[in-house]
Amino acid sequence: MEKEKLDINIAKFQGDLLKWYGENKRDLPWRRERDPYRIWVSEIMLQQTKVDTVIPYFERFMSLFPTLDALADAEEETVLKAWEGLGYYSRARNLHQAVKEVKESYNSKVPHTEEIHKLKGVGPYTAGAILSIAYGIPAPAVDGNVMRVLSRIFLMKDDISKVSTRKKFEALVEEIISQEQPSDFNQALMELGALICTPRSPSCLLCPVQAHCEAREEGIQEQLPVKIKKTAVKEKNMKAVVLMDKAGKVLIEQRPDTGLLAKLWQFPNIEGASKDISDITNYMEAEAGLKVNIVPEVKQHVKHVFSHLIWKIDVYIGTVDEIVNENTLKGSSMQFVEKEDVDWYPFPVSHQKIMDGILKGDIENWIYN
DNA sequence: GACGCGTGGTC
DNA sequence: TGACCAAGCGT
Repeated sequence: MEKEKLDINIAKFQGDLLKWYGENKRDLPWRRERDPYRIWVSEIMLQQTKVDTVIPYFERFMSLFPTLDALADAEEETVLKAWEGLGYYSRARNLHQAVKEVKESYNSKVPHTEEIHKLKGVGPYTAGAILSIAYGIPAPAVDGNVMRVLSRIFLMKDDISKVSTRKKFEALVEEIISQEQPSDFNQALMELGALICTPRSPSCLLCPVQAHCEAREEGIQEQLPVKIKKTAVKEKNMKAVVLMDKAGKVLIEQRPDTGLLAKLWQFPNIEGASKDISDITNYMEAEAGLKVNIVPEVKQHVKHVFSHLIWKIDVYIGTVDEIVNENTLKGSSMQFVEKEDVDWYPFPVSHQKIMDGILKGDIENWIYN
């Protein structure tokens, strides 16, 4: 987009926006210093996640891993545990991998060149955010906020779920970004989107750049941005079982390395809707070499809604009566842990619900009476 | 380009 | 109360 075609006064727009930001920006933990590592962690956590949700996780994460080297040297399981409940767990695994890469290949200094794009989990937005916020480089950082704000100001009606649209906005930001204060400019656009130019019922009367806004002029700000809605989510019926051996240990299972909730832990479970539990019994013997006795009664029903999927889990309890095949158990992803130690493993929220419902109840009594 | 990938808050 | 949304990225 050519500067001459822009219908706004760039200098005035920048000035109005930056003045408002200077007076209204929130005091956030990652805004208190310029450590690129801290900026990086905050940006990963903030992906698709609200500020209020991130703050406690960020504080805890920084006390656990205060420096890039500290995170690089940590065990992946520890990192996942610190991420527990935050969702999109590949963010944690990719961040950890990328931080190790920076320690090994970049002398523990977060790159401030094109190299930054090579880091796992650092896409176009995050790269631009780190470059501008941590290093003061005038790079665009186009997220959902920025697209919403700019689609309204410039009356841009392209579907923002398309990559091509994001690229148009990046080109636009290249034109209007403050060369002197790129960090504040990018953050100001996002802050405006979060506080004033909200998805629904934007506070246009309080907006510092309403005079520049074409959508406001036409009264269609609530119709923007244009975003194609996704298809309906699918439901999956699951059966999970909390199994205890004679010593009172609980059986838990680690999920595969890839895919949904990768590497997190859970109670053994299979897909299926029937109330007949023989399939779980058979599964436990085939998969883990265990002879189990399951109480044929649903002890808890858990419904968990993901962004793209719904789990409806019938939860059972039972005992492990015999280890039929020790090698099968060792070769499986399952293991027995002390009841009190289950908390040390990273669990998705869906199975935390099972923990709260079953494991912290009077499970021994339920099983043995 | 389309889809998989979490969770909690809002109206 | 269900649908929508949030500082996106990898495949």
